Amino acid sequence: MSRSGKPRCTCFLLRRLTRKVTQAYDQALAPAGLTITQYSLLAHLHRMPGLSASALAAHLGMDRTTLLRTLKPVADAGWTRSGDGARGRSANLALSRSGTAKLRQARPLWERAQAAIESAIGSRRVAALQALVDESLAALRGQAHR
Amino acid sequence: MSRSGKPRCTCFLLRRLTRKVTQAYDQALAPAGLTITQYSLLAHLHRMPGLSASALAAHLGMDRTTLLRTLKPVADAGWTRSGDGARGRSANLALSRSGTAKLRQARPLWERAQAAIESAIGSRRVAALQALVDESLAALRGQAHR
DNA sequence: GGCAGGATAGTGTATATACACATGTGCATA
DNA sequence: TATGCACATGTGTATATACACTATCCTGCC
Repeated sequence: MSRSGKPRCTCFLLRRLTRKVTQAYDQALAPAGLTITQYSLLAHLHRMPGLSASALAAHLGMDRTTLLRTLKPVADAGWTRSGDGARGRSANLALSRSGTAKLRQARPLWERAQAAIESAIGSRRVAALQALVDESLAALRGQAHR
Repeated sequence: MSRSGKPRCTCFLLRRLTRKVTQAYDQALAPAGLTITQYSLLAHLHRMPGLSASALAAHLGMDRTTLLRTLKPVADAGWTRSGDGARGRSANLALSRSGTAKLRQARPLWERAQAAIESAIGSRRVAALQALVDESLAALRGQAHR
């Protein structure tokens, strides 16, 4: 509506909210020495071990090289096991023993962050937001892959 | 399925979508040599000139120091005029002549990106998404400012 | 066996993001 | 005047993000 109302930048709005939400999660996870990106990485490695870097990146909707850089501090901390891998070729990524422990340690913190967001924004709205975000991503993925 | 269906991480979902959307805008703006962050900066400086760095950062929902770093390439390109400023004190930020020109040059590219997103996701959903994102941010801001 | 081509993996560089820390500046009050 | 607090500004460091480019490796074909 308000055809004069100057359309607003969807990207800017999304980025602004994402910044705030990321800060909340990062602060909640700080006691475990993790960021939400790293926590997500550990959680995905736990749920689907054995993927190659490329496959995992695709799943996370992340550039492959971004995943590599993001993985670095996690691997440096010893939380991953670089499968055997066919030498250089697609090393099957998985959690190490200490990675699993770290994930278990951090999970309550993550749950607290989730709860805090739900409480602040409202469960209904969070659910609606998640659904819309899902649909939007699916639409973008269906679109040209240029 | 799965009785508790494992709640999904709102932060991860948001970040994943934001990455994709940002890529789309950045690619659209590339011919002008701008990122969407820089374009947003120029647009806000155009619409509300004279703010201090802190005030602008608050408005953008961005950490003050992040704004400083983000501003650097924009200022280096000569697109800003650092007001007179009371010496060190809150320099009033504004667009330079070439900054205004750059913004005018980039605007059609931004409009194309907006249109592409609307077309891919659907106008209705984009509107709903913007509304939810707005409400969520307002809720988070109303919340504790710790 | 050797080579061409496609897929996979890694690096260089630049921006985006924020926390911790340091610096500076001006006013109010003792 | 001194001084100390409130607020504004700048830097160091670390992660997050992606594009362009490079390197490596496997496989199919000759």
